[in-house]
Amino acid sequence: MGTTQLESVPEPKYWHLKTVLSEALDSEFSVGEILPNERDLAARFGVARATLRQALEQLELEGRLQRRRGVGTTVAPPRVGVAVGAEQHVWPGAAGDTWQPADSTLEVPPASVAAALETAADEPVHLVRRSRTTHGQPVAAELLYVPSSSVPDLSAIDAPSGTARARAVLRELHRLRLESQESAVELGSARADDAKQLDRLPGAPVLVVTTRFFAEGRTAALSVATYRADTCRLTFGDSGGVEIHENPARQAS
Amino acid sequence: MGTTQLESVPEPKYWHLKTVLSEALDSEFSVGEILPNERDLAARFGVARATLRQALEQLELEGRLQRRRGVGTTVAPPRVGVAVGAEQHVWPGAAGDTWQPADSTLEVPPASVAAALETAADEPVHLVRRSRTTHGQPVAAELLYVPSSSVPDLSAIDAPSGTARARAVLRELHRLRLESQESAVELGSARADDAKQLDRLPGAPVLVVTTRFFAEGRTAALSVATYRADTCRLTFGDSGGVEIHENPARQAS
DNA sequence: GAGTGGTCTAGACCACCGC
DNA sequence: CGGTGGTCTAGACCACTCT
Repeated sequence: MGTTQLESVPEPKYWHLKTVLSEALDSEFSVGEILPNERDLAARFGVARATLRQALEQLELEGRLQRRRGVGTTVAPPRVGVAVGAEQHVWPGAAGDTWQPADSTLEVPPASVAAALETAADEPVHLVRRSRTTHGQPVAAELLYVPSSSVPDLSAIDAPSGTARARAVLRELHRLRLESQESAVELGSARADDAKQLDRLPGAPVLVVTTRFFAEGRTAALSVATYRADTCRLTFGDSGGVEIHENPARQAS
Repeated sequence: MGTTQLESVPEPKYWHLKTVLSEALDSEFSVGEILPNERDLAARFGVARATLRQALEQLELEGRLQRRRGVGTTVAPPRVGVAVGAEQHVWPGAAGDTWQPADSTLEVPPASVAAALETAADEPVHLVRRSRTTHGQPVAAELLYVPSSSVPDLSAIDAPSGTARARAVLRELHRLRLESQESAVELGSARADDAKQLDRLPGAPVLVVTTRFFAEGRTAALSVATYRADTCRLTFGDSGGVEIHENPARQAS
């Protein structure tokens, strides 16, 4: 009689909890609604708070929940689609793009960036900082590295930093003919400064989009953009506008 | 003398730990090397094991470490770049793609998929399962949904499932002229079945790539591909081959 | 069986927000 | 100030892999 049930895999509590909560979110809560606090929820499900938190963390990772210290846990709206790799290649800052230039300075880039730009490891390059917002919420922070060789006539601007300088660098960059671009997406965790810009805690999961811009047969600029992974769905291709409303990461098992 | 140090932000222990470990990985360890076990490491740094694990989790999320139950923690190789949105649009399964068809059945898709395909909610569609490997490691699992209307002449195949059926569906699909495609990338967590295919635990972070294939003025197929977020860097654009070797998510703050 | 990472507990204190 | 989520502890047991 020992063979009636194999039950080979006892599902972890937090996994089961996540499923239960997920279904409750679908049926009993609406977007923006606040959940009971963690201590109450843990008590209600008869688990330790740490276990409950493990389930909440997963749901937040999937974009179902939003948690804010001192405030509470709320039901998150569906992820917003942000166009990243438009079919038509365009320089950063060209008419119609959704980035806001913030600042620009001359910096010695990290070694990995210098390698991609094919500049010497200690050679300073222009660093343009930009941010991107959708529906009033910050969704991305970008570092755009532009070697001096890509903007040779920048000397007219002698401001060491500032928004005007950022615009000037972009304007000069546009004089080059953009031949192609290529992007890569990977998972990362927010650095302290990015986290502040994105209104998240350091270490929050982010999607890092690295884009190389090619002109005149070489890498003319390199962009490292950090998107909030919890709220964003990055769209590539012909049109970023068409939406698949339900979160595919939430499909039933 | 109280004002000498503001020290307004006491950095969390796990965050500091992560930084220390990260530097140690750069300077004192090489790829594939195994780290001391968690209990020893925790003792060495004078923290609880849970705190140490929080740091390790972040490093694993960033692709720096690989942990396997019963085995240990090893230094991960750099993320492998996998081409996802090639410039040239191609049907799934066309010559030269890197996917391995595994199976195909007729299934009623999730509501979100039915909506994207513009089929009735209860109408079964062809579901092709494929997997993708690089350097011998599984990196992605895909569900490809193909409505019957896209492959009207499939009746020659009457096998209810199997690899041969998967190939037949793809072959019929190729008779349509692919007009365009669009993709979206978002963060998700591995469902139980995907996790098994990807050799990870359920809930592991994954990059979900949803691609719509357009032909004859409508959505002719929908692909939902689940990539391991720890080991993959998804490349879009002209050439997936050019590499930026250092992980940009790891740049110093 | 020994050793690893994965799960779970029941507490404690801290940082932040809004009242 | 009270309430929230974020961090941290010191244990325990479980699931898995390797020998």
